[in-house]
Amino acid sequence: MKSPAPPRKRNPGESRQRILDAAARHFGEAGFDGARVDVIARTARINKQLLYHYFGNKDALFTHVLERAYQQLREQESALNLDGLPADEAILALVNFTWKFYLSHPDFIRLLNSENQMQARHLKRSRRIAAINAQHLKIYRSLIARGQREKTVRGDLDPLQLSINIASLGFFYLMNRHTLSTVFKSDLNSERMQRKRLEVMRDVIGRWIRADRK
Amino acid sequence: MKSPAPPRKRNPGESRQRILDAAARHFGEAGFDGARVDVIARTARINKQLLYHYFGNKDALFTHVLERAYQQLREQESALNLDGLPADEAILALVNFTWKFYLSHPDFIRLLNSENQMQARHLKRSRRIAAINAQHLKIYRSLIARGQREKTVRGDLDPLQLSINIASLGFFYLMNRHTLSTVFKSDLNSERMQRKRLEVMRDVIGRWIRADRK
DNA sequence: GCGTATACTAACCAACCAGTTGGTTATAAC
DNA sequence: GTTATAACCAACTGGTTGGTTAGTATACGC
Repeated sequence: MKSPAPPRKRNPGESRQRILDAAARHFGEAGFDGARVDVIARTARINKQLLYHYFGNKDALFTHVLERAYQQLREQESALNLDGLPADEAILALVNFTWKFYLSHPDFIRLLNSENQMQARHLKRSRRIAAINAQHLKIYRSLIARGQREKTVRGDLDPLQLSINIASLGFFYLMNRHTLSTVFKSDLNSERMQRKRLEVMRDVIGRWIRADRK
Repeated sequence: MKSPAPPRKRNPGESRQRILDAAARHFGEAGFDGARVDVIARTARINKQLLYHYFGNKDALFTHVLERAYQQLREQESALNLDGLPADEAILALVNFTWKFYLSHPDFIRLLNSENQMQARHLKRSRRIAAINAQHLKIYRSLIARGQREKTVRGDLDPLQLSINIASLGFFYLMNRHTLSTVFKSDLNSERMQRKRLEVMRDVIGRWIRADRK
């Protein structure tokens, strides 16, 4: 005979946090449509209704998870101190940072992937997402400008395209490593291949941004 | 009062084809988990059981759709006649081809995306997928070798990394255009931005593969 | 013109799943 | 202590969904 669960100590902050953590993991693993609200509630060790109490519905929960993931990325990016580096090296440091962030937050790329499959229908309704990402392009823009003053970065770089290039070279590799490894019969996930990938990315970006020699 | 549907003329080839077409569209739109077998059957204007008759289950149908999509890509790629071009230009022609293929087959990238969210569980069981992709790296490898003989391509290029770079710069941009457009408040889908993206990709790859001047 | 493989269909089913109902109990403010 | 608020829960619901059952119709070989 199972005795009823003892009444739990109340801790609203922690319960909310546990729901968001469990949701990030499960949404990341299964995608929005594949994820089950019951699984999230069970993993978070709270009742399903508490989840609905805090977040309203599955879509709103997903939106929260996405916003929090972006926030973590942009906060860490903004905390980088790149002022001590020459601008061209600082841009390569952003390549490293982006790669490391993807590697250490596997849910992030999977969450974004699911959101894009749904044509960003959650982000489009988010009122916080613009503010969260406000600093990102400014960082890139000012590094490009400084690099031009320092004569190490070419004059016609578009910060948006630079940001997309850096993101895409790492994001695609990690997100698609399962199909790529299968199709080309090589384990892209190995330590060795991951190190090699970072070198290739630095090389590609480095050659692209460098000022042409006279 | 609805009269019963008149018995349909038999046409096994066409029915199969209609199921695959409808499945490619719907799986592409909704992803594997978001897609509904009933919707595919209705769109293909056949009975659901006919779909099960031909393909067994939802997973097997998805596998067929994926294999067919890869096959289309690789067949068109192999049909490209690049022998008339200098090797460095031929590689840039592959950049153009890949981009154009993604643009004209929007389901392809979405299908692959869904498959990667599921960690390639369908492709991993496919017995046809290796054969379908067999020529791809050979094309890249031989172009690199020829470029080295022609002294226009650097000596240390890895065909796998080159292929991944070309794929990622276009794939990521198109697959993530919804979140990117939202986050950075600019319409990446516009004709102008698409043209610009292709130019950037050609520039990035071009500078990366070029032999260093003495 | 008969037998059989296969193209094709309608109706059904059990499991699943997002969200709800209808509460109880801890906490804090007064 | 009384009361308001919010944390927390078990059990339920109704629509959905992948897959099945039990068959009829057609084409084709012989």
